[in-house]
Amino acid sequence: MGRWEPDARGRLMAAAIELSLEHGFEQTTVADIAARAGLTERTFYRHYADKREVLFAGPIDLHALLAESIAAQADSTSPIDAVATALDSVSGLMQQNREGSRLRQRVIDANPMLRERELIKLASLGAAMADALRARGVTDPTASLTAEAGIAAFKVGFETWVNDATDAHDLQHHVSECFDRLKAVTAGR
Amino acid sequence: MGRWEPDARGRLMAAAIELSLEHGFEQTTVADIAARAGLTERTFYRHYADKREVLFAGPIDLHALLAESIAAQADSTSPIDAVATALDSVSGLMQQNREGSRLRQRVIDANPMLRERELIKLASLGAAMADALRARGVTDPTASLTAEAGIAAFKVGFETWVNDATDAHDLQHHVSECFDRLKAVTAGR
DNA sequence: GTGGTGATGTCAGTCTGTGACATCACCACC
DNA sequence: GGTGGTGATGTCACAGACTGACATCACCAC
Repeated sequence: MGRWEPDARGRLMAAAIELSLEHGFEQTTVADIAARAGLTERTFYRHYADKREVLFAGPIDLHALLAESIAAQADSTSPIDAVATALDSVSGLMQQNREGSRLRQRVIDANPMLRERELIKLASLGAAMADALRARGVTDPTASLTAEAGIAAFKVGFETWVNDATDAHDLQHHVSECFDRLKAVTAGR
Repeated sequence: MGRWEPDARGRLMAAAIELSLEHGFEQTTVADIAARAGLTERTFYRHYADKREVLFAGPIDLHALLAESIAAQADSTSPIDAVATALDSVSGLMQQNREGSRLRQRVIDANPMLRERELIKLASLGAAMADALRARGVTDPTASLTAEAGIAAFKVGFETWVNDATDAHDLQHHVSECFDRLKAVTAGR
């Protein structure tokens, strides 16, 4: 793997996951990751802003996807349904790589610093959805609350999905079920 | 401020907030903070696990407070109401220091790393509430979703509270209002 | 084949965080 | 009033995360 092999970013990400699964994320140094990818530490930081980011920078822009999905829906659609639909399309993309998600999640769950990064990524997606809702005239705090509620449903649904050893249902099903439960819960049931 | 002045922790926290307001959190080094508190960098790390923690380690154990509040409520109380009541008591404590909260929040909002830490602290409080709900027989994913929904309401309510220049309402009012909005939102309104 | 361009390498440096050990103030006990 | 224990603090050395400045390399257009 020489200096000019293609897809340096992808190699770095793969190396980071491999090494973290083997020895843990903390025990893996950036120099280790770069070396396995055939690169140097300095080059790692040209591709990723910091060590944790290598596990979170996916190929698709979920912010844009969510924003466009919400913007595209009929004006008559309620905010919560718009959010549910947007997250459903994201779920559709994610579940194409269930095993990859499981490996990645195993690394993240084992490290508090990575959990922090995961939470701010989710919060950032929530902020994008809240913006999209405001753009269609939903006022605050309703816009923020709807987005946050959606993120909560997605988070819990995703967790159930990666931990479900039976593979009985897909991510969309789990998230959709969480939306239903959330509606029941806030109704006092 | 010599070596054995009392309340080293409090001095470090005050120094951190002061310096962060003056020059920004990033620009402030741990050595700077320790020096203003009349201590050394090494001693800072004996009181706080890392640089960010100095802004988040409060004197009261909110986890225990939330757990006890939820456990103390009547069995007939619905999960969402139990969570709302628990967060109401936390709000009661917080609003005794509105100006302090505003200064602290100004520092946090200006720094993404601090926002990360804030989110994991909130998530941790949510996990404590979910545990308390499970202890009273609420099953998953309802327990997790209820706790997450409560955190969402608290988060948005808190934000409104610190940014409300009129001081017209207290934190409890804002959070309670967010719970009501949340119920309306998930009902499709 | 020449020059420009973007990706990579090299090097030096700051800051965060930690282990090991020394020092200091205070307190209990004789 | 000395003496030893205890906990908080200081000192030192060091690994690892990041960054700025500059050099080098592969490739492509002309």
